[in-house]
This record gives sequence, structure tokens and C-alpha cells, in this order.
Amino acid sequence: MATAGAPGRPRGRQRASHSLDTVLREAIAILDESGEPALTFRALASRLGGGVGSIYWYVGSRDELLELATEEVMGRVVADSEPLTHGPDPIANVRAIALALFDEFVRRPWFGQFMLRNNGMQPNSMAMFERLGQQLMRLDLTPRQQFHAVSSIVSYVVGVAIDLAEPPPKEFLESGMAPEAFLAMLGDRWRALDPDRFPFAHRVAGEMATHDDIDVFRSGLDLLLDGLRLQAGLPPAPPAA
Amino acid sequence: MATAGAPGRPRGRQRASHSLDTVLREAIAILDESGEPALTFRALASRLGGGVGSIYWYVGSRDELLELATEEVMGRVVADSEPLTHGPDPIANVRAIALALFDEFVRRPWFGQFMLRNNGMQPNSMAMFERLGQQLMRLDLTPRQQFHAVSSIVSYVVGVAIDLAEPPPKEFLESGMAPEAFLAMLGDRWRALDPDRFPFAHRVAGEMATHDDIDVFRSGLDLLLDGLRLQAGLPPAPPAA
DNA sequence: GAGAAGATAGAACAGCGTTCGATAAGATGC
DNA sequence: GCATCTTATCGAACGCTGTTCTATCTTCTC
Repeated sequence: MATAGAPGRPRGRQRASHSLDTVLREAIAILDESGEPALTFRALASRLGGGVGSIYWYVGSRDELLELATEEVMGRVVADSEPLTHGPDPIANVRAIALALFDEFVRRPWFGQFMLRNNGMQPNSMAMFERLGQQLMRLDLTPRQQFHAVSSIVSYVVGVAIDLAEPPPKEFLESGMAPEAFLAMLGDRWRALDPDRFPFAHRVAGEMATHDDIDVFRSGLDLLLDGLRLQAGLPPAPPAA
Repeated sequence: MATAGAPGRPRGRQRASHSLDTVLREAIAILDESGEPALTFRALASRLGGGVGSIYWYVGSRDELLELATEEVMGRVVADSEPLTHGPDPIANVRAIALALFDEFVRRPWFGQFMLRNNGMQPNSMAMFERLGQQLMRLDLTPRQQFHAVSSIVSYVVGVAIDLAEPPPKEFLESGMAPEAFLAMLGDRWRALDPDRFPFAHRVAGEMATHDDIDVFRSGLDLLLDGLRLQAGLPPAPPAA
């Protein structure tokens, strides 16, 4: 964020002195450490060493705070993923950018959860949209096709993000099992279903038990991008990435 | 829901008498009429003509209430979409089922928002997963590919659902504009951006201004399904649907 | 210095999900 | 017909939340 002209040097003061930057930094720290429900004005205020009311000087509501925190992180992703835009194959570039996003909301589940609050006007979310779009402009597609394609990619990414942001079931938390063991148990449960009524669950139980989220994400993304390649009249697939 | 053995006939009583069915019915009515934030225990209790405490007899928490309401609606979608499973082309069937889901969360934004709370064990969500999977079993794919494909389709659908569930920006609510006019205004705003820094926004501004959500949904879904067809070694596309 | 503008502070308010003990209603045993 | 036990209803009360409001401290400007 570059919008705050922060004085923010707390030498010998008696009252705390904040700035939009410090507020967002601490808010993000709370989100990273303890998740979205833990971000309360009181928790944030005590972390900043001040009163609740002060935060409202910088931020109009909790929703706006979350929006700004998300924008802040999105800004970093946009900046960090800039080098991924120069490859020769635009679709490969889109793929790389999407994977960078995926990385970020593995690291920060709350980010994925709010990334979408895309009322269309936050600058950094807009920049991400633009970045994906610019890659697709290099394909032989109509504006409508390009618009639809970017929207679809974003929707897919958001869908996966939401899934990842989902808090683990309390059954897991209470069991104290390792994540792999819990997945294996779910797989067993699927295998135990009636094979006549649930042939599919039965068939993919093993996959459920051993899957890795990033593999699932990557293969869905590749299906989408393969469809897009087809639509753009490109050869079906590049060898490997 | 068929789990409640409801007595539930409130003749000349002095205290209200509920059942899980009536609780869910009224909860869904509130959600439909006023959205998710409006579903409070107090609002629900007064609608049921009773006290807050009573609801906890049927439901352990607000989250569980939302979960059950979502499951209830998902059950109806599963039931209603059964006829869509018998077509000759499994991918066309998947497409039809996804469109049925889309219909439902145009009607009920809150449903889309919570559909995903898929801790993997709600019977009706599971049934939907199974239903999609059974179609894909008819393709020449490995279990892993099928598992990934169903997961990806669900993620995409969820992503779009979340987008649709997003409350309209307050700027829109305050403007009192018609939805089309507001979209047109957003388009104008994109067109007004610097064409050097935002060539893509500039290019698709017109699409933004006139787009229809279902078209966007359908085209992303078709990209995904085209990719899947390719993976399964099927001819690229059926004529039209 | 005086005064205005900027920023901080925490008490107070309304609303929320949830807990709890009291109590009414219906079912059961004799 | 009465006593008892189980099931269900009720609303006050608790602790927490976002938000508002006003008093106050700090800094800037003249």
C-alpha cells in the first residue's frame, strides 16, 4: 500500500501512534497466525497497543479491513509474479500465474477466502485480472471469448481457494491423526460404501486417500487450459512443464 | 430430510411444538427471503413462535443449521436432476447437471455459498459427487483422472457460485440504478482506464457491460469439458446443445 | 501562545450465538 | 387416577462481537 503518509515513529509518546501500514501489517499477522475469525478489533487494538476506536480512523469497517488486507497480499502476488509473464507461450504463463496464486493461498487460507470480494474495483485484484487477460490477448480469440476465459479461470481458482480455506473438520481435529492418516480413513470409509449405489466413490477411494491438493488443482487447470488451446486453434499440448 | 419422527401438530397447545422439518423449512424461508446474515436464532425463533432455546433441541449450532439447510436443498437438486443422467453422452449429462446446480444458486445465493462445506460426509453432497462421477466412469480414463476431473468441475462450479453469492456492491445499492445500467457504468469505467496500462480491460469493457452470468458460466464449463473430452480421446465437440 | 486540525482512547450500545435451569407436556407403569 | 420419567419448550443471562460517540491528547499553523 502506498496511500498512507505515515508519521508513525513512536518515540517517547504516551499514546500509541499508528498508520494504515502498521494496522494492515498487524492485521495480516493475526490472520496468518490464527485465521480469519481471530481478527477482531479488540485483538488488533491490543496488538497495536491502543484502543479499539483508533482503528476506525484508518478503516471504516471490518469488511474494509479484510478487503485492504487481501488487496495488500494480492499486490505482493502481482509484484512477485511479474517475471512469469514473459515466456513465449501465453497459456503456459497463465498456468504459472495461477500456480503462484495457489501457492499463496496454501500459505494463507484466509486470502483465498476473500480474494474474490471482487466488486471489480480494487486496484490489485484488477491488476491480476488484467495480467491474465493480457496473456490471453495474444491468442486468436474474440473479446468475448477472452473475457469468458479469464472469468472462468478466476472462478476455478477461487473455487479451489475456497475449498482449501475450509477449516478442517472437527472430527479430524479431535482425532489427533496425521493428515495423511485422516485422508486414508476417509478413503476407507468410501470403500466401505455399498458398491452398487456408490460405484464411483468405491472406484476413487484410493485417490481420495492419497491425493495431493496441488495435483488436483493442476489437473483441473490443465483441463481448462487445454480447452482454451483448442478454442484458440492451437496444437493440443506442449510437451511438459 | 427423512430423519425426524415429527409429532408436530399444534392444536390447542400452550407451548409451541416444532420438528426438524419445520425448523429447516422456516430457516430456508428466511435464507431465501433475506439472505444468510438474516438467519439468526432470534429471527428464526420468533418465526416459529417459540423461544431461542428450543432450536438447540434440533440443531447443535448455527453452522449445523446452515449445513442442514444446504443439505436439504442439495437433496432436492439431486432428486430433480435425476432425469438428466440418462442421456447417451456422459459429458453432456455432466453439463446439464452443472447447469441445474447453477440454476439453483441463481435462485438461492446462500446455497452456493455453503454448498462446499464439503467435509466429505453429508449424504446429499456426496450423492451429487457420486452422480457426476458415475457419468465420468463411462469415459476411458484412469481413476485418478476421473477423481481429478470431478473435483475440478466441483471447484469451478463452487467458484462461480461464490461469485454469484457476493452481495452487490453498496455503490450499486445506493445508486438505485438498474443492474444493466450499473454494468454499463462499470464498462465505461474500464474503458476510461489508461489503454497502455490496461489494454485488456479496455478491450473487454464492452463484454463487461453486457455480459450475462449464465453465458460466462457456460463457456467456462465448456472449456473444462472440452479439455476433458480431449483427455478421454473423444471427438472435440458435439454439434450444439 | 492560541486555535484548528489530526489522531487516540475507552466506555457504552445493540446485537449475536450459546448455555442453563425451570417448567410444561406427553408417555409409561401400576 | 396418580406418580414418574422422558421429551421438549422457554426465556433470562453470559460473553463476545462490530460499531458509535465523546472526551482528550498531540501536532501543526499562524
